[in-house]
Amino acid sequence: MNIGEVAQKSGLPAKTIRYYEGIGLIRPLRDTNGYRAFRDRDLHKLTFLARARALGFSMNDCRALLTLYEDTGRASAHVKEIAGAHLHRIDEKVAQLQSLRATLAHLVDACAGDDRPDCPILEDLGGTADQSAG
Amino acid sequence: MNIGEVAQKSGLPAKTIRYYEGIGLIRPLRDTNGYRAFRDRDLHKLTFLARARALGFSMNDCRALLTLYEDTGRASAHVKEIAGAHLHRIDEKVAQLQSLRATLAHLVDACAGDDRPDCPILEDLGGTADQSAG
DNA sequence: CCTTGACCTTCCAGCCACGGGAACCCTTAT
DNA sequence: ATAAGGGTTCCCGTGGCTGGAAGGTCAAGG
Repeated sequence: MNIGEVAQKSGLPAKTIRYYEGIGLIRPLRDTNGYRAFRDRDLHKLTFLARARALGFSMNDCRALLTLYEDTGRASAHVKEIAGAHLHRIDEKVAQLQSLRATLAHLVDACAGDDRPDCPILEDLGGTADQSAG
Repeated sequence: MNIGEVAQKSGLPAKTIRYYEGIGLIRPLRDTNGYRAFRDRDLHKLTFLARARALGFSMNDCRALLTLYEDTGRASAHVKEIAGAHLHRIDEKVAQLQSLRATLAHLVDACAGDDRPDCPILEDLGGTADQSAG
């Protein structure tokens, strides 16, 4: 398989596949003409990576997961630890975003949104209502 | 005021303040010795930027908001539009993260997390249970 | 044989919003 | 004179790609 076919099947752009080879995640063979020659195994790994990335795992996590994926003697605890840590980070991110959202929603709600200059949003960002820029 | 004092008062690292000057968000004066000389106005703008960034606004949004902040003849509708769009993006991001979270939580929950190799997480990422790498 | 066009190759630059660190200058205190 | 603690510019690195230039390869058509 050439890179185009693998790109289509894995859903990853060819550029990304080359990048993944560059950072050592896959090692496709080479044809005599210099073209990359992907085996099924490479395609599986790329598909794996595409899904892991879609779940938001970092490249570091992906690398670790891929190693575990290929190690049939792995302990599932190791996998679960990585995924659990990622889950935790997602929870933190969601909490942070929701906190932001609450503040922002409050401000947006308080803003008239008309042609007058008075704006609680800018007042809040500026610190106090008095120092309205200079 | 020198950059250190402004950094402390605004809560922004000196590096970030120099960067903001570099991209044209502030224009501090210069002392004869080459040091940046910040006025109150600069400090207000930096504080404004720090809060806007803390609310997750992009630098583009910050630039626009800062312009509005300094334009005493602005229409609050313009501010509200920017903030509303940002709120919308946050909502989208939260929804996406929660969707990810649900998938991931399901997988983590299904994984025994012991010393055996069987792992629903890897099986899901790999596509099917049969092609357990090669 | 030549061309066209789609495919492939490598390499370099850029993205965002900074952070680290080098190499150097200015000020103040001793 | 020196040391500490400011400040300055400049360049590189981050993550995870993406775009583009410049060129090699292959299959089809005239």
